[in-house]
Amino acid sequence: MASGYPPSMLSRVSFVLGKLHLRCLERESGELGALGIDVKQHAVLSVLADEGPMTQQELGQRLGIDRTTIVTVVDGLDRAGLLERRRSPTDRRAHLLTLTPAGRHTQQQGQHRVADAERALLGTLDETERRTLIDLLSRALDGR
Amino acid sequence: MASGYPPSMLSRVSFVLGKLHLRCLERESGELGALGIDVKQHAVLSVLADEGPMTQQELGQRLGIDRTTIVTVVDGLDRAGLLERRRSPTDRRAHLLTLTPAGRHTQQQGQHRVADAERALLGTLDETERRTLIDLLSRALDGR
DNA sequence: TATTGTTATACTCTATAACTATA
DNA sequence: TATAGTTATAGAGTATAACAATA
Repeated sequence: MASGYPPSMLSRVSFVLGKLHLRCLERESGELGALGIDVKQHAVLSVLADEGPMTQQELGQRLGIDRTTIVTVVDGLDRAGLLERRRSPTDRRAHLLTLTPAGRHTQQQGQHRVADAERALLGTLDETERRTLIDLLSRALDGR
Repeated sequence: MASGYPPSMLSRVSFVLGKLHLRCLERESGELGALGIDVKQHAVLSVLADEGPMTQQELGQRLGIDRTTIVTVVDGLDRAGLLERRRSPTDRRAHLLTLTPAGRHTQQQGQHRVADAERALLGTLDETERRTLIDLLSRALDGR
């Protein structure tokens, strides 16, 4: 099970974060690919499921993604019928992204698959350690 | 200090790993940039400092980087006089990468700066939590 | 004038294929 | 035949600049 990485690299935060992130993406991509979406698209579905309809601009700010990048992600979800771009009644420039029933369903299926992927990724840790890790990571990112 | 990321995203391993990794790279790049090297180059210097001379092939395997990617990284270090490409006495195809005194010095300076960057990155955690986080991350990656 | 969504474009990072010199 | 290093190239991923519609 040993990875073969140099011991000194394993205490390097950027190195470990990068490698683990890569492995995580591979697993989640595999799981979500079976549903016809990628990791970023599932993140979009999840934010809309949690917070309701919002504009592409708002969505990009939430996820820390440029609005030009959002376009392509949303294009795919739109074509797949998982969300709709509705004109905002208060601002005709903006699209109010709204989940379809299919989008809500796919989001939930994806949620389970992502959870499986994460559990497998962190398989060498027990349940308590996994919770601790996620807690520390999110606090490091968010400042509580 | 709150990041503004959606709460549901903060429990998503791939999301948190990715964002934190990005932030880490930005900080470390800033610190190491003052020494004229980037994050990957400092990783190369560190492996050579820890394990002694090795070929580009071996280095790539250690770091999980393709040998074609190694070329550019080593080119920069070579031009900066931080390492030398010596012909292997046993295999004239291979380059034995060997640190120069300047390379060893830069590696050590970089080590301190990287440590500073990591401490700042994880500033919302206390010392015990930082150690726990790094331990859990490295064990998740390496399988102990 | 400023902003939303969009497109075209460029830049970074990384890997694949093909070459050379050795083995 | 196979391997180490190299080069050229192509593919992701993401950002910047400019445009149309609207505010």
